[in-house]
Amino acid sequence: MPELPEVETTARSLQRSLPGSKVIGVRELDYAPTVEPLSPKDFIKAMVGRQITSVGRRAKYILLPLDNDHTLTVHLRMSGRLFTTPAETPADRHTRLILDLDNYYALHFRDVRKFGRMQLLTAAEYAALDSRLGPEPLGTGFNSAVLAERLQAHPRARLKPLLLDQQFLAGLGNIYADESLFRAGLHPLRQAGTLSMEEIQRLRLAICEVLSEAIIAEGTTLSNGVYRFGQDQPGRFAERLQVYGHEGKTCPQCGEPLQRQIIGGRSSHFCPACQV
DNA sequence: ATGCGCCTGGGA
DNA sequence: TCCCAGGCGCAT
Repeated sequence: MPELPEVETTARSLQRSLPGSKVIGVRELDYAPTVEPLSPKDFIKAMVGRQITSVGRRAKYILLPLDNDHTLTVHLRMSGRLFTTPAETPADRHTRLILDLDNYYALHFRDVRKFGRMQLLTAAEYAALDSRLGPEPLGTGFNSAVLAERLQAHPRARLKPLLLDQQFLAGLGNIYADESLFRAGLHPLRQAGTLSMEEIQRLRLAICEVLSEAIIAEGTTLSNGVYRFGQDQPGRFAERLQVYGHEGKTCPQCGEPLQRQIIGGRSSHFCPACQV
């Protein structure tokens, strides 16, 4: 599913065709919740004629700043895809929205499960969103002191749900949270307040390394094939996963069978021997 | 802290 | 046919 590396890869794939383009039309907007709280009509009225000035990412949001100080934010949720095509490429049954551009490209938002959202935010609304999100794990401000401070703020919380909390840290989802905890040798049920400084440093490093490697591999495309970027390309990180989806297989570290357990309502994959 | 709803396709 | 996948907001 799209987590930070997949969203980053998707944003990068738009870098060539989007900046500087002007929206000349909106099509295929037949599922109104996609652009809530605006109505499709108001969304179209607000978008047509606007120029997309750049492409960015914050947490799991793709950011498309416009020339009027508004920002179009795109959240792919579970099954969304965002890509540009030559202007005449037809929609399919899962296309939720097409922005026609003045450079003979079109921006397609395709989303099988309809959870994804495109929101047009004022500068103040975007600032409010930004302030609700935790630090960027690959940003310069994220170091072990910051992580330690944030862990101390929730001493009784279990690590796994904490890593999934976007207010705690931005961008991790189920796959990379499990992989980070495995690399750090930390059990998903460990309470945040019990970590030593050395363990905190290990966790920070594990998170940064997993995310960086996954970005280089252009994300994780599982066998269900949901996530793809650009012109339908899969990411290559699935083969590098060490625990996610590997229940019952042997731990790559110690050979013990890997376990799966529901924690905080989500399946968690870990090695009961290596992760303490 | 936990559970549900939002959705759909794919697998058991 | 049922159930599961899970990001996120919301209710309990």
